[in-house]
Amino acid sequence: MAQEDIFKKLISHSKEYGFVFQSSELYDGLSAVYDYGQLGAELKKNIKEYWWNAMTMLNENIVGIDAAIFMHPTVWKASGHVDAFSDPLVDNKDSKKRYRADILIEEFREKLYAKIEKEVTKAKKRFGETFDEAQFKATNPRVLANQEKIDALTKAFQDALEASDMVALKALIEDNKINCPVSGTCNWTDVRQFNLMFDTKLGSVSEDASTIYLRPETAQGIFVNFLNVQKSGRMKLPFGIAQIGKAFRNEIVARQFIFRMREFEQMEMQFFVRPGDEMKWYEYWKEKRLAWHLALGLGDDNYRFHDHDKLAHYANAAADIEFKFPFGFKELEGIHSRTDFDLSSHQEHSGRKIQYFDPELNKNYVPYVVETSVGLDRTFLMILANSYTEEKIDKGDGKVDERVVLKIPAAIAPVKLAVLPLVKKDGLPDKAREIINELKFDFNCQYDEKDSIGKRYRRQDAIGTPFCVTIDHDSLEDNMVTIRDRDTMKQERISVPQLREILNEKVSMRKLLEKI
RNA sequence: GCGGGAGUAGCUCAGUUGGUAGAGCAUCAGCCUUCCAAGCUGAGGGUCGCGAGUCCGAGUCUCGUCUCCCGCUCCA
Repeated sequence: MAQEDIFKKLISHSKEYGFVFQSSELYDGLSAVYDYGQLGAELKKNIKEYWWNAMTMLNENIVGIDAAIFMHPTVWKASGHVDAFSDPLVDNKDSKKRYRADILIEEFREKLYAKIEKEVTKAKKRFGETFDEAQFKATNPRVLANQEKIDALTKAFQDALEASDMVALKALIEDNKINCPVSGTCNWTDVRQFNLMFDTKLGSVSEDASTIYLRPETAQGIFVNFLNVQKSGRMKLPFGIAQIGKAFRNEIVARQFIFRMREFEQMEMQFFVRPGDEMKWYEYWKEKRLAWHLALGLGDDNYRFHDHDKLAHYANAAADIEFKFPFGFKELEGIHSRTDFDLSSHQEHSGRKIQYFDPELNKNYVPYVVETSVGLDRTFLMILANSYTEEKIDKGDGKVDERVVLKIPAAIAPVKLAVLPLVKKDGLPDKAREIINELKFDFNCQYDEKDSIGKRYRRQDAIGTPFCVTIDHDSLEDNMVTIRDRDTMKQERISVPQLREILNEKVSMRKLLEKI
């Protein structure tokens, strides 16, 4: 079956069984916003726990925080988001292509420069040795005309950008007859400002209210708390600060189910190191993070690294861990060497010293940072997409049956155990309840007595419950139950005390953590 | 924002030349008691996305509008 079909089925399966719902579906939904349902919330919680424990419990030099979504507006100036996260966009009405207005103008300016260079090259050829480039540029009428054009354009361009004057930007495009590379026409829509950050007002009285942003990434909450954590926790380099939290981006296009949402959750760790050591730690965390993913057992071939050639303004090395989603290999996690960009920038903007005294080197410096940042929702989608399986079962009498199973790694499955009385009388339900009451403190259990046993197995398969136990009449006598494995469908007769041992063994998160 | 597709029960869909909504599955109750779904009986559930228009009469025709999905532009 085509991957796209699987993806569609996965989406409706998620809805049907209560993993993911469209936000505000009652009101026709809200684009690129989703809610997690009763099982989705459990799965998500388990993923978070796996990550959080892998970071904070397994590493004594990593601690976790939970910073607020609202932050001081200057944080986003310091981080570069105010400048870099807002784009003026314009559409060509003929080709239907969309462009960044500022880039169109930049490219046009490059062309003007190229014209000047062409004149210079031509002149060089003509005059040979005696050519004086500066003299030529200062006197040649064609060069001067172009230079004048460039100067005027540059000034108008800068003014327009500073004032966020979209009308002026459009005028620049039209006045200079900048054409669409595809259609070749100058038939443009108005230039509109797209800011990737959501803003809101802090303070209820409008005159006193100031504009603040919903954080577009969680990292800054860690950076601004660097000194707090380092000092109060007596942390010594190298050490890390981990955080799980929501971030918000007003994406122009946000699609592919929960892969790209406007409101999403990140699991992020910033690791602070001595300058010069960053590449060592960058490599270390690349491997560690991959190991975390591989431990889930979703197939080693489904992962790959993608090293960035073009680096963001803050980074000196960056790689993605990509996963083979139903729509292709896509970014799941980023590992970035962020240098001292963020801490230095906050130092500048706040006017406070953000440094670490290194007793070994006997000096103060701004630490370098290696970041690991994984999308929680993407991890969720990865697990769901990888778990979704349609199986054919040979019933023996020539008939073929089909079942849909979510082969979610047992340790993070939303429901760990279903307890099913074979019939709903003769005291079997009571026995089932008794078992649940004993196990429910440690495991998420579900009780079901409706319909035939086979149907109940299928329902548990569909939500990824790793184990079912069935209570029959003998169970009342010998305290034995039948345990059934989700993946193999094999059944085994065990005693109730054994049940707890098996669950402890098979469903424990420790199994995963030990592999990292 | 542009282009294309779609919107009828929880889900999948049917609905004739316009005559006030149906099926299967699911849900619930009861019966049956069965170790890998689809036994029997009954019940609940829909302003046909929303709003106008044409018509005696609109799920169906016309217009508008909203939302979702796909493609394009963007992506730290």
